[in-house]
Amino acid sequence: MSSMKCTTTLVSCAIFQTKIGWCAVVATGKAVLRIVIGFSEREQLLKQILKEFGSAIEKKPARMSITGEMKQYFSGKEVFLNCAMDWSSLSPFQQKVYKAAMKVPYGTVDTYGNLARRIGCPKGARAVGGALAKNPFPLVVPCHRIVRGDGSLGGFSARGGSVLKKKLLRLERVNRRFKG
DNA sequence: AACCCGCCCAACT
DNA sequence: AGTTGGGCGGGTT
Repeated sequence: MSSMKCTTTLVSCAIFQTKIGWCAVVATGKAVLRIVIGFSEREQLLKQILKEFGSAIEKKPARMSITGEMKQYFSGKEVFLNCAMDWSSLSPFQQKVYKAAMKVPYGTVDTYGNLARRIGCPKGARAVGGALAKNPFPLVVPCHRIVRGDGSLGGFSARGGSVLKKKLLRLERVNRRFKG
């Protein structure tokens, strides 16, 4: 259990509905702590956030530019999603993986194995998958663009699973069809 | 240190 | 399409 940032820093939360379900951005004044996507029920999303951040959550929603960019993204526009993120609790390996994943362009896919090779860990495909499974910043760190080397889709740990992964790739007009 | 697990992969059957 | 053993990072005893 990693120690969470439960100091007196106020943590705000924006919740909004999209075509792929209820989403949320949790942030301090300085950086985004967590992005949550794909909940069909607002109530469940709230529950999840409360579980992760407890009562540190500020009730009133903050306006954050990333939420606007996400809405653009869901409308089908090709946007490069980026924001200030708090990576302080991430392992060096996770940071390397996420940095590499962010270089995979909109509308394209790459494989876990390639990503592993790119960060100098040629046999670490599975470890890369493990790191992406813990991705606190879905969409901004586009782990949905990473698929398996055998031509199948691969997993997706966010709410909605691989069904959502496929939806996101279709939204980005990735035309490839996946085995499975 | 040892043990498990996972968004994997290549090489099989 | 399904199985197997290897490989790697991380978390848990």
